[in-house]
Amino acid sequence: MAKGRYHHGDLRSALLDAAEALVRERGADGWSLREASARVGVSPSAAYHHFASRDTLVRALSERTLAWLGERLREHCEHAPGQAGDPQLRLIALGCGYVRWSLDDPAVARLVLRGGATAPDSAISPHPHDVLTAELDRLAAAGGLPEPAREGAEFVVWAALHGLAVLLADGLVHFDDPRAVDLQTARVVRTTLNGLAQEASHAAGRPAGRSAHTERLARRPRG
Amino acid sequence: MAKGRYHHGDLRSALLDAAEALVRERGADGWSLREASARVGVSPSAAYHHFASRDTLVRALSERTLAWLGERLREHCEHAPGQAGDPQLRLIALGCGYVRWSLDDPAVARLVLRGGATAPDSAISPHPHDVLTAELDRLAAAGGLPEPAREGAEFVVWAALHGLAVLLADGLVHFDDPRAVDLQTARVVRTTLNGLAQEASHAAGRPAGRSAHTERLARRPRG
DNA sequence: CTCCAATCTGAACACTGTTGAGATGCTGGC
DNA sequence: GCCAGCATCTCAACAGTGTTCAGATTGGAG
Repeated sequence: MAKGRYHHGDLRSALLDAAEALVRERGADGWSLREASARVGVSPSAAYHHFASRDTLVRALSERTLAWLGERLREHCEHAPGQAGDPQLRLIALGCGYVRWSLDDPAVARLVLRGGATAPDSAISPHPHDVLTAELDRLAAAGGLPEPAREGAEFVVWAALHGLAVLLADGLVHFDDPRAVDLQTARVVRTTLNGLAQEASHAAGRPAGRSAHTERLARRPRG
Repeated sequence: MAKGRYHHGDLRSALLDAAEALVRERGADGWSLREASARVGVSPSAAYHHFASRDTLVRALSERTLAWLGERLREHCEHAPGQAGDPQLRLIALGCGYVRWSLDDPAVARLVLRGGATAPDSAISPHPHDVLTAELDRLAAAGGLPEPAREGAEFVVWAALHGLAVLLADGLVHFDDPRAVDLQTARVVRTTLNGLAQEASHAAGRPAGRSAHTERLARRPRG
């Protein structure tokens, strides 16, 4: 449809779609701007009226994907099992959503996760990181995470989850049974949360490293 | 030196050195095979007598770097503070070494860490992952990690550490004070180990997800 | 000294991201 | 209806890329 039209209509998102498909077919790096343009039926230079460079295209795709993922993770939390939204189960659901995504769509996940700093001014909403922060707040409010352990906790949990997702997307780790992924993810989340809680109870007796020193989360300067 | 010689001597490692330098100067992707060849003073096609493709060069550099890192991490463990080699302090030292490296040499770290599966037949020795495994064994032997939690524990710790390193190398997270990095790393390691230990004590009462389900670590098929 | 295998060169191929000058077609004012 | 203006797209070109291959150059074994 819209064949032969000189003006495409919505070339910008058509290019994003084509790039996304190409990433899935040929891997995060196995495609070119020219190819995406050709697939949409447009000359290579047309793309430059919508993206300053190939890299800009990639970043735009990353941001679109991250926003979509954030939305989905939020839903995952809502539909978590357990009675009356147990905060820990919600967090496990979040973790499983994140890790599952990196496994179900590994090529796109690689592109997005490596992506280096997403443009600092980008307003990804809701950013997956924000969803995590909100869930940790909920857990803390429910008494599941002692106050002294709350500060910087998102950093610890995020690192563990991110590490898991990256290892899986990069194929450095592999599970034969897909259900094992959920179990392992749940284990990582539970372990991390338990560790954070226990750390707090030991805090008084420990001389150093008692509180978080996260100074700036570059991705979320406004947070 | 060795100017004008038709035969270079050790072109292979000279190319690796040039590539490493270029990665540091221009980022993980901001260089070309041709550039590396030119810097060594050799025609582009000469490189193809030592590496099947540019990608092979990159992988070789990754492997060389990983082996170097493994060695260094091992030393880090040996020189850990604390009396008589406290296993937990050794693990913290390992973690700090890993994370510190990704921060001190971020461009190379990005190249290596993203790297996708390193060639399955590659004999990186000692692989950082093996060093971690050995340290966890030592901790378990010293009674610092209950038996039921030992299985698959390297996977949990590795994910957390890897996540931390990746976040820092990618610049998604930033610390103004370099000493804060060590504190955060120590916190992540301690949290993870504590969580693993506690998980074991709860294990009897929990219905599911009691034991690890790591089925295959793709990187270390022999492990 | 001679020959061989390893090593490197030179020129070419198809392809890439990117640019700038010009063609095309939609849109709003007359 | 028509025409100007403008965003959008095309065409042709540039420099640079990874990669290949026939042939030149060499150090070392016989």
